Amino acid sequence: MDEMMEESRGQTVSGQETNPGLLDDVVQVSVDTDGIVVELEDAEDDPPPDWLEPLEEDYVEDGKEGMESEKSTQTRAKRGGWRKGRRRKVVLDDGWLDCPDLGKGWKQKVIFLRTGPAVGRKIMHYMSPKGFRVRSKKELNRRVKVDLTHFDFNQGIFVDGVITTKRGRSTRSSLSSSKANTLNHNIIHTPDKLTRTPQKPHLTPNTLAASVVTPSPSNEPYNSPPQLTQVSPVGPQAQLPSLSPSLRLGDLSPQILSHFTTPEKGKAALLAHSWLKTPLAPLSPTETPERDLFTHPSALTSSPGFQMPLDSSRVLNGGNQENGLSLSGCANCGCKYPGIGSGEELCPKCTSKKRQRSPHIIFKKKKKISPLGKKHYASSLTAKRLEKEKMEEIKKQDSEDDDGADDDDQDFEPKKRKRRMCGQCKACLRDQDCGKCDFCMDKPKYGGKNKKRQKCRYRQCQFHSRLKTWRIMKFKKRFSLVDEGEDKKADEKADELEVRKHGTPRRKQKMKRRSWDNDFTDNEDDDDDDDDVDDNEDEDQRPRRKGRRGKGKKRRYSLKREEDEEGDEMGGPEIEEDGLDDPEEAQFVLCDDGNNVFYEELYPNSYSPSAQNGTVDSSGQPGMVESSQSSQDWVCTVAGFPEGSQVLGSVKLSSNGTVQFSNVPDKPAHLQVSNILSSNEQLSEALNRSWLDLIQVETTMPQVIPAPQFAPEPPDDLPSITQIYSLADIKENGPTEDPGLLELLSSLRRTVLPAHWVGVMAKGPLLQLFQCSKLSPMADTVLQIETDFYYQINVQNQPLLLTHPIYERHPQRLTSVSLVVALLLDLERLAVCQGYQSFEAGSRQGPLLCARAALCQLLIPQDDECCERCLLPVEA
DNA sequence: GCCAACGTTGGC
DNA sequence: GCCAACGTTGGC
Repeated sequence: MDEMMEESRGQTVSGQETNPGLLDDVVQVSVDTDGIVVELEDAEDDPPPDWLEPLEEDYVEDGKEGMESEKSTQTRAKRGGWRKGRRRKVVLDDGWLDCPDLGKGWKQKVIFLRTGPAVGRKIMHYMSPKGFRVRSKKELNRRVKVDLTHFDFNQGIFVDGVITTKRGRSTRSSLSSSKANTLNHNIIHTPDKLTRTPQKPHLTPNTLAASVVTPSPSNEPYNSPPQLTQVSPVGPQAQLPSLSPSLRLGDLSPQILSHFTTPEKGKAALLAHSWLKTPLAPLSPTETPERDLFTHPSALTSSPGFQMPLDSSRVLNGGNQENGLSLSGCANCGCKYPGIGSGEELCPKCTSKKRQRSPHIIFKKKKKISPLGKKHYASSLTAKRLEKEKMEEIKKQDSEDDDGADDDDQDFEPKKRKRRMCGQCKACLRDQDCGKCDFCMDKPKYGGKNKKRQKCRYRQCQFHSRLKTWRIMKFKKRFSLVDEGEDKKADEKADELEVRKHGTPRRKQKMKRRSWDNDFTDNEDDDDDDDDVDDNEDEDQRPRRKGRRGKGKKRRYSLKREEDEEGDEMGGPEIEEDGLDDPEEAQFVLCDDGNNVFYEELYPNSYSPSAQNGTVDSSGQPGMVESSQSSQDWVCTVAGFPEGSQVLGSVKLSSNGTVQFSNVPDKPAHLQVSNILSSNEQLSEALNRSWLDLIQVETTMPQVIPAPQFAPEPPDDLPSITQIYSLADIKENGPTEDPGLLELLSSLRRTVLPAHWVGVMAKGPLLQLFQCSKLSPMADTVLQIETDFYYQINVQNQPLLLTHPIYERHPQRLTSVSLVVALLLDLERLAVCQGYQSFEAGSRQGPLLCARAALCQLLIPQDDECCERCLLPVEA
């Protein structure tokens, strides 16, 4: 990354080396020279200047650099000024030590990561004689004339043998912290830098001796500037620990402890305990490195790069024991703790605290999201039981953490980074970056600064990004928000319930849920809800919102379910296998574009039967309610089929793991259900991976109206936020596309439409909304909205005559979501005329076909079977 | 709670 | 080692 950032900077900054004394302008290290010290010392009130002091002056002083940073500066200004703490700048003259190995004038500086999972991890920065900061070996190679083959960049020394590579690291939850803590040990006595200094003339580079002794951090305190020594934990009684038996070795020389302990445990806290608990005192400038080097063995052993001679090491360790130095006491709080000496530097309480500082580990790796995004359980009961067990485990763990009764470090398991890819959606199948979205523009290969480091918008998995859409829609259902005027509000509200778009799953589940509760309830004792799996009991006690059924608590839990789903774990009794609230209960449509089979998630347009019957709640909005029907009855509608795709059918992911596959009318025979698995290995594999079976059901899916094909140019007004969402199914504006219709479509897609209605763009341009449920009386009805918002209704490919009364009940132009919805609601009150039946000659056993009168009204009151005009032929 | 920033992982 | 991008942090 360093190299990458260097390259990136190199592209945008020129002439930097011609400005001696200036720092690299875009050096934004999230570290500080004595970072861990500061953190542990709670020195926020008086932080070292190198990581609190912005380099704005650099921008001012150097025009080019200022230009380069103009955008970021503006961004900062827009967000309210410079951030404190995280993007700290480093001033030039702070903590830099000579590094003559690289040449005259070169300086080096050890930086410890102050935050993040790798807190305490050491990185080395170099400063060229001209003041150019170098943070990668690659860059260093370009700038020095010395052969760096045997130069250990991180240690800042020349070494013999192989230099450790990054491959050796392990996961962040275990080894990373281990490394960090190992470094923490070191910086107890080397708070600032590892360096070869002129004070040690006997050391020579490129030798083993040099590698062993030269960078010894035991020297560093003495070479450190005074401000660095101020944070030394070493009190007056022991600047650097002597071998005085009155001193507890555990307090003063964690390095020694490191000989007895595993590197994984308690390292950072080990550092903390001595430095935090000891009064600050300037390190005596009179102490010589040599003296301490030989009086404090831990200084030797702690030296990065220092390899203790075998016999010396033995002597040192043995010496500790012989001197009877106590190792007891928690490394952090100092309490007596019997585990010390056997690898337990921290008492359980401190261990728990430490663990709380590195969240999102527990239970992290368990869950797997199937390719189709379905979490499967043998049954919902099983799921509930499992989730309840999880929650109990969590509670138990919390309890243990609170009383510090147990050290359960073994619960930490390496968290496997997962792919945010379903592997099947259009976005996942796209192999080319658009090169124009904000994420692409951030990439170094497109000239970006590599700050966002995210995948191209058009390659963001649609399934994952649609989780948010699902949330918004659910929220709108709850609040009966239909009109686009409410969209933003709903989005904002839904965002509050949103899963983390990326990154950490929210951990404040109780808080979130409580907040949610407060939104809906008045005097609810929500603290007692945690264990309440069955919410039916108190459901009736909850205030119910108008226009929806009393399922508030279930929804709440479902929200948490999604949160947990996204976060991979931490289920609990709140989780319910409610297909409607579970994004992974969504229907999907398997599509085949000729090359790939992929799925498109279906947007569920939940609409209550009461609403379908025209009921409107007191707010004036249609009564959007959550369907209480089983998933078998839950029909979703289709949105945004890609150009050229062929809908193979809809896939319903029900709790029993089966799939409903509904044929598309007129689908080729070889794609019928009975043959589809054998004819499409990809589909078969996808279903197998998802533990799904293919079942034919009697459902009609609409023919896909191909969306207009446009060049994959991203919209100009791409958001600048890092929020992860997919643009893969967003059709960019084309020359023949109407912005107004697109906007209306966009609003419609953010709105919960009456059930089974879906809007798509078609050539014309034409915005089409069709009813895709055979169960609906409006089956095969299409509402077409043209460029100027004039509309036409087609029923079974026949235009509804303009003399139809429905046209009189609605304005000529559908210019808003509310107007569209009103029309759809009106349509839902009607039914399609069944026409009259024609029978085979001589037999009335089986109707051969249905026919309509020439002037069939097409849409009729639901109580009628056919229109008056179709009635006539039958009678005739 | 959002999200810019970036440390870090894991594939290659 | 490079690089894509996942996952985390902390200021706002």
